[in-house]
Amino acid sequence: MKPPSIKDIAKTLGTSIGTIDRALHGRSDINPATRAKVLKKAEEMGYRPNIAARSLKLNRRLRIGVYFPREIASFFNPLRSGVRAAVSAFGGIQVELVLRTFPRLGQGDVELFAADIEEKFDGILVAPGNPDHIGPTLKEVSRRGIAVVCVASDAPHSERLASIAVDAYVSGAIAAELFSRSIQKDGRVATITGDLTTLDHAEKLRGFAANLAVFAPHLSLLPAIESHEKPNLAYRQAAALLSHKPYPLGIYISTANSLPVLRAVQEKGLLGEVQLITTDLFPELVQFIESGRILATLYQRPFRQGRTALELLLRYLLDGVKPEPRTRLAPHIVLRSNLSLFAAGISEA
Amino acid sequence: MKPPSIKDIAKTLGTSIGTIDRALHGRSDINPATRAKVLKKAEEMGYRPNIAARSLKLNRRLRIGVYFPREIASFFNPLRSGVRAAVSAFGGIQVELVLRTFPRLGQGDVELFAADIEEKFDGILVAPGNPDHIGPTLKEVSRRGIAVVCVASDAPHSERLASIAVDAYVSGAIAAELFSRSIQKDGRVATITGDLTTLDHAEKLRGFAANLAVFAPHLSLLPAIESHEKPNLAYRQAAALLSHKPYPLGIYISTANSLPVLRAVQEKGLLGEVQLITTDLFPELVQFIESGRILATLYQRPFRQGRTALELLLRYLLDGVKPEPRTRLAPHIVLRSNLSLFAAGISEA
DNA sequence: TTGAAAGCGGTACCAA
DNA sequence: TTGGTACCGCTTTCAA
Repeated sequence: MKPPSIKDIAKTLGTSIGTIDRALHGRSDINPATRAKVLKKAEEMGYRPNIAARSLKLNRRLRIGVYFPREIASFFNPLRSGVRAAVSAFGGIQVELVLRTFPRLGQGDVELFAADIEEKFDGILVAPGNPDHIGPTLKEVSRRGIAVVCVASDAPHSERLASIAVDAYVSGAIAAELFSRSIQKDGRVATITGDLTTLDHAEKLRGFAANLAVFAPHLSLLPAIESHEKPNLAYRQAAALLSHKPYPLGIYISTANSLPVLRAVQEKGLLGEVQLITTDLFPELVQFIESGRILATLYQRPFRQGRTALELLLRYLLDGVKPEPRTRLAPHIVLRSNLSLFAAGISEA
Repeated sequence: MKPPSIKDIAKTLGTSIGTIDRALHGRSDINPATRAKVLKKAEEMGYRPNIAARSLKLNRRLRIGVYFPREIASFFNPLRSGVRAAVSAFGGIQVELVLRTFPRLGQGDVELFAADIEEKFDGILVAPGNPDHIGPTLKEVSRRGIAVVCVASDAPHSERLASIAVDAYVSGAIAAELFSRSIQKDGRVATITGDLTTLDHAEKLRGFAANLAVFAPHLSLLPAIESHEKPNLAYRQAAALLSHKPYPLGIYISTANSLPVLRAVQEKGLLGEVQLITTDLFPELVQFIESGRILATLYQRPFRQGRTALELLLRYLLDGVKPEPRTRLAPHIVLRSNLSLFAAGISEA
């Protein structure tokens, strides 16, 4: 059976489709009695609007600005792929993505927004670094009526519509719980992060520290090391950390920028000695996990983050559905035993 | 700028839209020269077909049969929710879901298909039990031209279009790796499953056994126990398992039907003594994980399984995109530290 | 307050 | 082999 259209309702009521439309959309200039009658009949006939017809008629198109850093590519490239995937899965509407790239998280982002001040976007996705720096800009953008969605980290108090990220606090907590199970000896553990002004990084540290105290009272925590996402700096800091005994028993690297640290550990001959938990997944990491020299990596699912972020944004722009202010994804805990399920997907990114 | 339509192409070429349509779709009755000219111009103008217009005109509707068991409800209800979510996210097309329910996995399914033999479905989703029993039926359905997608388990050699499930082998492997980290003493571990004729259950056991041998040579594996998804049977078997020493040091429960086993462990006063790894997540399990009496649960993400399965099926039916024959999702490893991210979602199911 | 009709961008059919 | 046109269901405008 064919589902009923407004025409069918109009016919059975002996009225015109214009009236049906006015009733269904609560427009003005309609007799309340007619309105009620129409609504009742529509309900009765089980009327569902035809989305295809509506979007054909309205024929809206959306311009979305996407502001992500270039580095770290193994994370932000699949994030972009996820955004594109969401666009093509979204049938019926014309979405124009305008991709903007700045050097690294929290660096050059404000300037890029300043240059784009005249752009007429319907919404933007942004990976925010230091909320204190980019917050005012995002607030300004929001005030212009552009919907802002934060991805990968958050900028609260910036009037952004929503934020999508892995739950950073829980990520840190997982690292602590895994260490508590895998390190039996008393000793110290270290953490290397990107930048503590980035909310995501600060939260990971908070979760790690708090849960280490609970789950592993035998482990004490060294002061956090900030690599500022610079490979050379990360390498030197890690080398310094490992240059005098007692070595830390474990290192939690809470940014995807882990290779320089791994190199330092390797050069000191401590692979397998020091328990390592890393963040995210990229081809170079695979062999370390396969061979058991990395205990686990916390995969932040960049593809899904991008996809979810754009889905929320589009649903808001098209249907007016307000998203949850904070969507917190669960990181995947990637071990040796389940690595194969993730390793296949990461090259496509 | 407005994206070009076939009308625009027709205008610039001084031809009619009928010709454009013939060229773009490689239909017969068109001069190859005209065809080439049109394709070139379309490419040049950056033509993209308007999905909304197409689906309005074609106005197809699809009937999808959904064959899932009633038990275990904590798994199959969210699976159904995921299917429904995929339908409503799919704009533009009328999808009619016909939900069919049989008592439990592998029980009453064949009969239900037999009763529905005259149904005109475009595609079906099915949770297959024993492939030997349901396989021929699915083959018959496929031969009738109905696209069959298996969910939660698989029925190979049944000519089904695709299957979506958690990677069962890897699930077992994860359980083995977690035991290898958490059980230091030498001893025996047990596994309780549903039904080894169900491929998913057999694969979990295979992954568990194979990886236990590799990761934890100090642990030997007791013969697998099949509960056939019957709570009372599961309880009695678990009680018997725990009634004489030495107790197993760990039990891997590879079906969602874990509560009877937990009750048996509790009554023997062995909670906290015996390491437990369960499958899936439901409200009653939360307190056990929170308190550390369950080491981990392997969450099979039923909602996403349902959603993904229907998405693949619709994309095939509408756009002819052949899905991967096997989609293997990664189970989420739910520990105490990340439980909060999952516990929130499971009541909605 | 209501009715009538145009038109969004395709597809499909009939006529030329 | 090509052109012309009706129509899918909805929104919107203009007329009554």
